[in-house]
Order: sequence, then structure tokens, then C-alpha cells
Amino acid sequence: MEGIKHKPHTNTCQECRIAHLCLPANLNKQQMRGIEQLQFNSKILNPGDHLCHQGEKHEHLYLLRSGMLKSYFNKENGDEFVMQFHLPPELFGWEGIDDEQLSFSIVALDYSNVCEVPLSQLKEINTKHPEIQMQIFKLINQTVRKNNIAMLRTTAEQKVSTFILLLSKHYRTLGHPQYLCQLTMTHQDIANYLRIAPETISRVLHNLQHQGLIKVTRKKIVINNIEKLHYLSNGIKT
Amino acid sequence: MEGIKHKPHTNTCQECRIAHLCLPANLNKQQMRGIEQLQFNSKILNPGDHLCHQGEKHEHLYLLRSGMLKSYFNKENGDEFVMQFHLPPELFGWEGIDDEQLSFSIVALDYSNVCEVPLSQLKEINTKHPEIQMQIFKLINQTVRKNNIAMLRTTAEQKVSTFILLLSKHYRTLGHPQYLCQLTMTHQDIANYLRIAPETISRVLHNLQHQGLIKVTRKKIVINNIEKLHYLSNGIKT
DNA sequence: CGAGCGTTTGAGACAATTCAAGAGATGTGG
DNA sequence: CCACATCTCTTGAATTGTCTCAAACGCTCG
Repeated sequence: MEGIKHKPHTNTCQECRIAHLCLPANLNKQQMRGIEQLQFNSKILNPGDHLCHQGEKHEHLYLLRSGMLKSYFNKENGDEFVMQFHLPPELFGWEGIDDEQLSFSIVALDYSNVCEVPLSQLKEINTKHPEIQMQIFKLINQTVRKNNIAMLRTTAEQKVSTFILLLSKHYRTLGHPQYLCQLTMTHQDIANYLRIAPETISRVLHNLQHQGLIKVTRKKIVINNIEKLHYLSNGIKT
Repeated sequence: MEGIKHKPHTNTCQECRIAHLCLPANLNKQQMRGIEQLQFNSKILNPGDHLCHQGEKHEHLYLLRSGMLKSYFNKENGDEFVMQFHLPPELFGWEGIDDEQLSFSIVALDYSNVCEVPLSQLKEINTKHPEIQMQIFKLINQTVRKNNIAMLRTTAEQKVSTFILLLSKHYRTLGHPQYLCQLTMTHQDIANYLRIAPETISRVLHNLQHQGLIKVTRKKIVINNIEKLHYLSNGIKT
């Protein structure tokens, strides 16, 4: 799987379908015309393809246009540590930006399209389009919030139900009904990310299904009672 | 306590003692001369004073020059939720920057000195000094990392020992020996932040003392074996 | 089809929480 | 300066939740 070649090609922000959710979000039409020179390489990744590897030189920020990614690193003892799942539109690759080397690897979980912003170009972008700074703030902020969402919960049930809701929201933006949710990653990865045991994921899903809130078929989850799932995820008892 | 008036006064980055750790970190001497116009109000806070309140208009970024702060918000059910403890030099106030209103309050735990950067001024700063963008990235990154440090740990012992090490590092930068650590916040606040029960904090501290790693006197902790504490905090068994 | 991985399920062990009571510290007003 | 009320912290006992270990099952892919 990994062997398949990336097909880099160039994209201008002007013709990008999700520019309004991305760096140029705050630009008006006139300013948009001024960014003809804003164009970046974008990469198509197949599931299992790596975008970058731990230890490589840190030279890009990335913008996820579509698909789903996982960033992780290997601890000294060899254990994998899942940092994040990336969902579009997401700005990532800024973690550890003060380091020369990348402290993490990023792998595609789904067919994905990623836009590369060279760090070397960032200052220039910033000078020409200072409005973009605020948008970068917002994008970073969304990422931080997304991660807090699942990890700050205390019980396994809260964590898992929050995670399901997060994913289902993503699938809704893809046009699927929001009560549908596809687990593209393994239970192991989710468990690692949420800092719980993989067996616990299994048990919680079983419980949620038993309560009639969801229906699990393989890696597909249908949400029957999204309202109650929200309650659970926020620790509100009914 | 809360009633005591803030004493705002103006600071230029040029004369600031910690400018090299703050926004102008990457500027050379020539560029530093160019930032005479960079000056911000700074506030002195007494313990218990609020810097800002949930619901107010979101109009500043803040830079903590000295002291210690806590940011938190109140959930619908009235429960307090501790988001972060801020240690200098830290850039904060960018969480929820896409919202009009502040989603959190910030209170001083110690005598603190905070520099205010108006959001309205940010674009201008950015245009004149694009080098600062990268420094903002770095500062945000440090904050995210600091929070991950304690929260990604799995056991209560790991969380608490990581937290102690974090604080002790802070006190070292103040000139205290690094094996000294003052808890300016209540166990309740720490517990809330680390998502564990306050009783557990008490028990873990008791255990660590029993193992001879620390000595607890009231809110003062003396670290006897910092190396082993590091092992514990990283989950390495000895 | 068989190998290998991921998932499910159960039983026992362990960690952390909850609840409750008491000790210690802090602040206030007389 | 003391007495009282209020917080915070400590400690114990019972309970709950999650983890670990182990075994079996089910997919997927060559």
C-alpha cells in the first residue's frame, strides 16, 4: 500500500473548493484576486501512505482538504503514541515547530488530499496578507479544542461517545447523514488516543448499543439517539 | 482581595526584562530599534484578582511576565472547570479566539504581572514585524505542550509527579532551587485540572513522601529525588 | 484455505472514586 | 487575642470503573 507514489500537483487558493474554510478565509474578493501567487503543492495519499516521518526535517505546515490522517510518534520503548486524528479542514504540523526535526509521523487512514505550506514561505505570506494571521489562530484553536473535546472527559463512556460524535460531525460535512459514523481507524488507535484500553472501547460500544443509542456493524456505527449521546458525552445524567 | 485596583502602566518591549522570551524573541538588534512603537499596557494583579471574566468581549491576548494565573470556566451546572495554569513566559487568551465573547475567566494565584496585546493591534504588529508570527507559533506550541505534559499521563501518580516537576521548573526560573515547589493553588484546583479526585492528590503526595521522593510541608514541597520523580512521571519502572 | 491481525468476552486484580468523618489552617468579629 | 465559622486537607472503608491477561472468534488478504 505504502509503495504507491504520491501525485503532487499545484493548487491555487483561488480555485480551491474549501478556501473559505482555510487560510484565505478572511479575505474579501479583492484580496482574493491579490493572492494569485498563493499556490501550494497538494498531495493525494492512499490509506497507509505516510505524509511525513518522525526525524525528518520540519519544513511544512499542512492543510487537510479531504480524508483523514493520524499523527503519532514512537516512544523510546517502541510503543506507539497516537497524538491526533486530523479531520478536514485542519491546519496541522505546527506542533513542535521550534524543533528542527519532526517529532511525529503522519499517516493517511483514508484517501486524503493534503496541501503543503512551506515554512520558508510563511513569513512572506504573512507580510503580504496579514489578515491570514488571525485565520491561522482560528485554525490552531479549532484543533486544540477538538483534542480537548475527547481527552478532557473523565470516564471511558464519555470519551468514546464524544469521539463518535466528533466523527459523525465530520461525516455530516461530507454529505452523509450525521447519524452515520465510520471508524476508519482501529480500536487500538482510538484507545491509544483516548488513553484507555482497547477492550474498553469494545465494551463501551457494546453498552451503548445495549442502551439502544447506537447500532454497530463492523466499523460502521449508526447513531439512533444523538441527543442522549450528547448527554452522555457531557456527563449529564438523564 | 478582589477589590484592589489594578495599576495599569505602559511598557515598551525594548526595556522589558523578558523580551527575549516573548514576542520580540527573534528580532535582531536593528529590528529591536524598530519597535519603539511596540508598547503595551501591563497590569499588576494580586492573588485573587481577576484579569478577565467569562462573557466579556474578547479583545486581548495576554503575556504573563511574572506570577501565576488560573484560567477556568463555569459549566452549565455551575461546576468549575480548570482549563490551565499559566506560568511565565506564556502567551494566552487565544483559546476561543473565534468567539466574540470570552469563554473563560482568568484569576491570579500569585502576585502577577501581565502584558496586554489588543487583538485590534495584532494585524499591525504582524505587518510591521512578520518575524513575530513564528514566535507566536512557538509560544502557542509551548502552551499546548505544557498542557499535554500533565494530561496525557494515564495514572494519577504520573499526573501528579509531572505536575510537581512542571511547577518546580517554574520556580527554578525564578531563581529558587529546582527541588523546591510551592503549591499556590488548592488541591481541588489541581485535581480539577488533572481530572482526578482531590483526595487522590492527597494520597499520591503521601505515597511519594513515603517513598522518600519528596517532603511535603503544608503547600511547600521539597523534592529529594528529582531523577526518580522524572522516571515516575514518564511511567518508567525502576 | 490458512495466517495474521483486530475484536469480543470473561474473570480476577488493581486503581481511583465516593462518601463520611475528623484534623488542621485561615479569617472575622467581638 | 480568643472563639467560632469556614475552608482545605487527610484518612479510612466500601464501591465502582478500568485494566490486564487469556482465550476464542471473525475478517481480510495473499
